[in-house]
Amino acid sequence: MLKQNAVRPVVKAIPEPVLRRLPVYYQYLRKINLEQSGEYISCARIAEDLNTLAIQVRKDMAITGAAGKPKLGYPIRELIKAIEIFLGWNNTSEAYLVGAGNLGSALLGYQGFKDYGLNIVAAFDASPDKVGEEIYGKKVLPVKKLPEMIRRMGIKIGILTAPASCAQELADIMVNSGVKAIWNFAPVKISVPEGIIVQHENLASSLAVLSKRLALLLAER
Amino acid sequence: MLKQNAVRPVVKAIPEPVLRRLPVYYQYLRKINLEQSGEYISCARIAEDLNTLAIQVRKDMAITGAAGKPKLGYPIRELIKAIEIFLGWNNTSEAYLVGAGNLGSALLGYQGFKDYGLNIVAAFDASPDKVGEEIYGKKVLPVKKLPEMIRRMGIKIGILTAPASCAQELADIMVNSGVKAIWNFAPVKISVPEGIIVQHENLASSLAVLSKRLALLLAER
DNA sequence: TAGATTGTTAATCGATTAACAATC
DNA sequence: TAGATTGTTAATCGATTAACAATC
Repeated sequence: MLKQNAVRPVVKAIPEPVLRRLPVYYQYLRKINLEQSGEYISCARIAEDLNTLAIQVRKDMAITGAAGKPKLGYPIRELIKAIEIFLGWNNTSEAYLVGAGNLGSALLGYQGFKDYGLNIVAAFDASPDKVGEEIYGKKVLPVKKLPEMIRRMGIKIGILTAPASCAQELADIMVNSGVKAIWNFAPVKISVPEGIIVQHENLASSLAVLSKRLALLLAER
Repeated sequence: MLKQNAVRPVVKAIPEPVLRRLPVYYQYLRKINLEQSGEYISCARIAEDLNTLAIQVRKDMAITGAAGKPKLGYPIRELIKAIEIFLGWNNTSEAYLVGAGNLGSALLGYQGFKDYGLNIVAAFDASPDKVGEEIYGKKVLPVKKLPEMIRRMGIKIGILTAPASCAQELADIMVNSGVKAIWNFAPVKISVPEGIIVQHENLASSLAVLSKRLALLLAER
C-alpha cells in the first residue's frame, strides 16, 4: 500500500547541533587545506584537533553527503565543498542590516561573511547623523526607505542590530516587506508570523554559560 | 557502608540548555517587572510570551531554587533575584578585552553587561595607533602590558576579540598570567589547558542554522 | 591478504515532555 | 471545599556514543 500521507516534510529537518558544528569543521578544514598536509584527512585527526570524537565527525560528515575512503580518510577539498553546498554557502545571499551602531558597524566590517555566502548590501538607520555615511563601503540609508528597498531588491535576510526598544517594530516592517529570515542581535525576543525564521543571537546566554562554569570552577576548593 | 568515592563533583553540572535559557527569562522578567502587571506571574504566561512550554519554565525555575505558590504563580522579583544569584550576576566580575577592533569596540560600548555582572575594565591592543585611546571611557593599553596587568589586578576573565591569526598566542598569554575563562570571539578554535574555560562565540554557527533553515523554507514549493 | 578507516546498526545517555500528585 | 497552579515522578524523544560490519 502506498503512503497516503501528503503532509510530510520534503527534507527532514537537520539537528541544530549538527548545523552548529559544520562551520567549525569548515573553518578548520580550510585552514588545514591551506597548510596542505596531504589530500586526505581521517576523522580521527579532525576529532583530535577539534577536541571531539571521531564517530561524531563521521556522523556529521555523512549528513552533508560527503564520503570518505576506507584506509585513506576524507578528501579535504571535497569535504569543504560538501559543507559549503549543504549549507547553501556556495550561493551568495544578500542581506540588509538595520541599526548602524557599534555592533552593526562591526558586522558591516566583518570580512568573514563572504566565505559564508552572506553579503550585507546596505545598512539602515533612523539617525540623520548616520544616514548618508558609508561604513566599510556600505551605504547607510534612512530606515524610512527600508520597506521599499526590501521589496525592490527582493531581500530575504535582515540583520537586526537596533536597540531593543525598536526591535519588534523593525522586525514587523521587515517581515511585512518580504524578509523571510531575521538574524536578531537585539536583546529581546521578537515575535514573527509562522513560517518566518528568527535566529536570535543572545550574548547574555553565552555569558551565562561562562559565568556559571567559572563560578563552579572557582568554588572548587 | 559509606561512599568512599572522593572524586565526585561538589555541585552537579547544570545542563547548558538551561543556562542558555535563564538569561532569556531574566530579560523578560525584568521587562515585565517594570511594566508591573501584578506581583506574581504564572509559568503558563511566561511560556506563552516566550513561545515555549510551561513545564519547561517550571523545570528551569526549579533549578535556580526559585519557588512558586500554587494558585498564585511565581513572585516576579524573587524569580529575577534567584536567576541573578544562580548565575553569579549579583557580584560583578572584572574582565579585560583583547583586540580593540570593530567588534571589540562594540563590546566595550555595550551597556547591557553591567546587568550581567560583567565589567570590562580596560582593553588591550597591539596597534600603536589605538594604544592610549579611550573607547567608551575604557583605556586601550599596549598588549605588552597584558600579563603584568592580569596578575596585578587578579583578572579572571578575558574577552578575545583579536584576529584569528593571533588568537591562540593571546589566549596562551592570558592563561599563563592567571585568566581562568576566555570568551572567544575569534573565528578559530583555541586550545587551553584542562581546567580553563573557553566560551566560543561563533557567528558562523548561528549563520549556518539560519542559512539552512532559510534554504529549506525557500525550497518548499 | 591484512589492516586501517569508513559507514551502519544498536545501545546509551540526557533533555524534553507528559501525567499526576501536592498545595495554597 | 473546589479549583488553579506548582512540584515531582515517569515516559518519550532525540542526540551522542559504542560496537561492529563493510571496504579499499
